[in-house]
Amino acid sequence: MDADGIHGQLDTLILATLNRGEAHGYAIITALKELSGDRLDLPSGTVYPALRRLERAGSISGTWTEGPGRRRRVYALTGDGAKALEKGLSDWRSLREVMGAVLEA
Amino acid sequence: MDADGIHGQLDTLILATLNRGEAHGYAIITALKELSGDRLDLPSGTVYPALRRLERAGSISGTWTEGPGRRRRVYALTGDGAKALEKGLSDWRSLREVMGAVLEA
DNA sequence: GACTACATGTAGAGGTTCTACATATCAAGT
DNA sequence: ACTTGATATGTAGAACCTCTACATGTAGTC
Repeated sequence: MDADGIHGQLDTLILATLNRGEAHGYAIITALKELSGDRLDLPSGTVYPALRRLERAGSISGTWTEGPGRRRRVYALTGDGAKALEKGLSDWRSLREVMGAVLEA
Repeated sequence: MDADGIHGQLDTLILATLNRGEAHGYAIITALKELSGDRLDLPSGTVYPALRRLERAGSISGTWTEGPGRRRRVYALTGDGAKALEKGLSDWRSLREVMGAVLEA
């Protein structure tokens, strides 16, 4: 599946990934790729702006790594982010139910 | 669920509704509302532009009713529309699989 | 006569995701 | 030393979807 099939579920996917532990952007991209069995390959131009948006919204908090090595911005789920994840999961379940009801009617 | 949870599935929902038989815009809105058990209540400002878009794309064909009574534009699924519906269903299944894989990992 | 349901539509705003580009570090091979 | 590929982050501009709010008019009912 190319990236343009996630339609509004990107935030939930990112929050769910961070719920398993903090991670930096590139790691989130590779994690989603692996977790999805190579079906999700999100472009950086999609993920990085989403991370900034989620941070601005208070759902995740980012910190730059210190010391040598590649600079990374590591993100962690906040309390508000956990709530946002719950809402995202709930919305996803609703969508699944509605789609099921209409498609299998 | 309010309308802003359908995220890119609107076309598939409309095409699936028309796959059960031709219908005009307002009827599609009420059909989706009933089929979903009142969970979907799409605003006209969302559905009518979507119908025009789908017609422009060749997925559905519309004709104005003749004679007295309220003017209605009745839409029917085209051959291309049936293909588009197939693709929409396939995309939806992919999304469900990817979401399942990531969320239940 | 007023109100509700039916019926279609436009305008403008807001948001998400895309493609393409830009930059830089590190490891491995040659 | 040089090149290549993987790692890592980010911006710019375009395209697209859905929303809210508004606008218009018909048909039926009380």
